[in-house]
Amino acid sequence: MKFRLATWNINSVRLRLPLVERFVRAYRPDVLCLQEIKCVEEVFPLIPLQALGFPHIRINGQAGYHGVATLSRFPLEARGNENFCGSGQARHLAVAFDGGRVVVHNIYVPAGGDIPDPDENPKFKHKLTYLRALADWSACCAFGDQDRHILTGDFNVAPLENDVWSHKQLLKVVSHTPIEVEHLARLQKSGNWVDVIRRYVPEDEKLYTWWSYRARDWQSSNRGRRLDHIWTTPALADAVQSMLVVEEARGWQQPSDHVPVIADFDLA
DNA sequence: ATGGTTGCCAAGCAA
Repeated sequence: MKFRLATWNINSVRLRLPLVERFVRAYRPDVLCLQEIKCVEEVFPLIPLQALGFPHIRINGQAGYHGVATLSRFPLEARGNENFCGSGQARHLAVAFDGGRVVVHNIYVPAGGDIPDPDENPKFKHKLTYLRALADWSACCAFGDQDRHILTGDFNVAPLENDVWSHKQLLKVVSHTPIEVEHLARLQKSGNWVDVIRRYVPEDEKLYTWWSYRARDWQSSNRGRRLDHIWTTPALADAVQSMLVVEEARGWQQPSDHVPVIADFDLA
């Protein structure tokens, strides 16, 4: 079985429905994980997205903030929404397809506010707590050699030096602080997760999936960060055939500040 | 060092 999986922090699915349509027509993902849909299920644009070729859609929505949805051409089985660390925010959605043989966890890790100090900034504390809860959950899953899980979404952490435009200048900027990177590393170890995107771009090369709205010209300043990730359990890692970071989407009309990230799988 | 933009929903918060 072959499938193309994409993840995209859409920053309001209702506002950017035309961009989702444009992306899907051009890149034809089979499974699309959206984050920051910023709406409840009742007002999610279900009909147009089904018409776009995704009859199977699961939503974990919230009014105004956060929220994730997973769209699929294949039938999906619900696998629950974890309420990591009990915040009550809609940040996780698990589904399975291929008769339950592939599980996709769509996550939106808290951004963490501006001050990188958990004692001063409750949002940063929440981010660290959330990442610890994810690691505990992942360790608890105790994935076996044959378990095919994908952990994808907006992790809001750029772990490697070349996942940001300037490692030195971002050491105290939330998303690239050593403590967040440590927390993400612990999560990665807890499930033996493989960062499949970085397999295609050497660690000494820059790779970004997000560019701030605040730059006058995102392209020329190119101060990006790699915040969006596709991780798999080892059983799936070698099934990945290629990947793509759809940088052009940052230049589309009224864009999200994140761009889609794609991985192509072939289950031999 | 600072301020820069965007979306929700109609003021200020979250990112």
